[in-house]
Amino acid sequence: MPFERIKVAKISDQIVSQIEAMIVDGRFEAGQKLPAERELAQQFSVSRQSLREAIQKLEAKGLLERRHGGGTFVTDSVNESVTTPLFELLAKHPESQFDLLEFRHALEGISSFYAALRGTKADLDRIEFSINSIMDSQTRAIDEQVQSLVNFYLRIAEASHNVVLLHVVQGMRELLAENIKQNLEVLANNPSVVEQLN
Amino acid sequence: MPFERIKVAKISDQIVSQIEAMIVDGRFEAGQKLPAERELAQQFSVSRQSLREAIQKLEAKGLLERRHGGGTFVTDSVNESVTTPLFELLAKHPESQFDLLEFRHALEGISSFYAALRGTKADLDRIEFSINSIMDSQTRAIDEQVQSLVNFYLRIAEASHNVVLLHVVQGMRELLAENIKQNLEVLANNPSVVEQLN
DNA sequence: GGGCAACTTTGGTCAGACCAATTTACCGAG
DNA sequence: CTCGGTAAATTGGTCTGACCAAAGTTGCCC
Repeated sequence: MPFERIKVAKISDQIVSQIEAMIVDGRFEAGQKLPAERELAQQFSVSRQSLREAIQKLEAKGLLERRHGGGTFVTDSVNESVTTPLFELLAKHPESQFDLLEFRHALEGISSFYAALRGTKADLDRIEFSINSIMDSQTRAIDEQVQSLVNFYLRIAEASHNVVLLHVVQGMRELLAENIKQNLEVLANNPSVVEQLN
Repeated sequence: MPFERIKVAKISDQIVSQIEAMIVDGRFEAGQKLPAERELAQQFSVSRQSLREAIQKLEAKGLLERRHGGGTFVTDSVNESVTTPLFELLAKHPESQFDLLEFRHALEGISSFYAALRGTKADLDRIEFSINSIMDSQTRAIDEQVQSLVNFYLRIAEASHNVVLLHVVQGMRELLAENIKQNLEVLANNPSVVEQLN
């Protein structure tokens, strides 16, 4: 039974969260220069070293850039970050959920197209089964509905017989689930959801 | 014209490289405990602070784990996280390159659609610029051509003003570059490539 | 042998100093 | 006045040394 090791909250981690929030809600804009380390450290009432550690973590995440003698800046296009911090930000900040919804529909379109093109009988059976699951789950807890819908997505992606597509969908699974859940909560039991998905 | 800012090699970065190498070539095995910070710092002839900064970067990368009072350890599942699962898959099964190509075209379609829908003048200017880059690069080395094409993809994704879409494209950047390169090598200087991309 | 307490090890934080790259201010030459 | 360079201020990078806190180790006592 793998118990989760309890993690002691390091000072730098708390600072990281705060600065992250500041960037997200606009108190620090993209490209903007942050106060000097010494000053920031004083504002947060921590040592400069801890503050530096926090900045370094944010740099590792691709949110900040440091220039020796120049200063510390919010990365110009946070979008260009190579790693996955954006994914985290998306999960945390609902305003971009709409983009995700849009992307979801686009992915769904591609998947459906190729599924129709190459899907086997077995594929279609599985898809039909998952549709039934969706129907059944409509009277149940919302989490089950979400699960059914996510499965439906995966089935279609599988049926497309495109491994890249499948992996992308799988990789976004968590994100999808969260997004679907939110939308479901809004739309409640509106049957048009199902139709739209079909 | 965006010149690449020269980056000064920080001490911690050099340490990071060395420790990384040690992990890769087996001098530090997975799960193994590293020497104490004070000792390691002495071995590398740097201050403990710089050594700590290096360790922290490696921790951010997921290669090391620190436990207050316990020690520093090489992450158990290093081997799993070294490569993206998708990357591994493609490396093992070259036949799926075709899937990637297909997915590429699909993504491109979505991006173009939203770019046309929401792209600003500035976006279009950037896209045009990158198209010119592609033209220019056709007489140059294949790597430059690839770079131009990848940039073109990114520009379009940016113009779509959908952060999710952009991030997915970003995340697949390496993959795209490799795939494009292979296709270019096959198609050589065939002008139809450009047309197809347009 | 089991349990508790002290002692040691080891990562976490703080403080202050100095170095090095960058930016800014300023001043003289043309 | 503009251009060029130098001096000064700013700001990130590194070092030293100290102390705190968590985890591991030892060893005594029952």
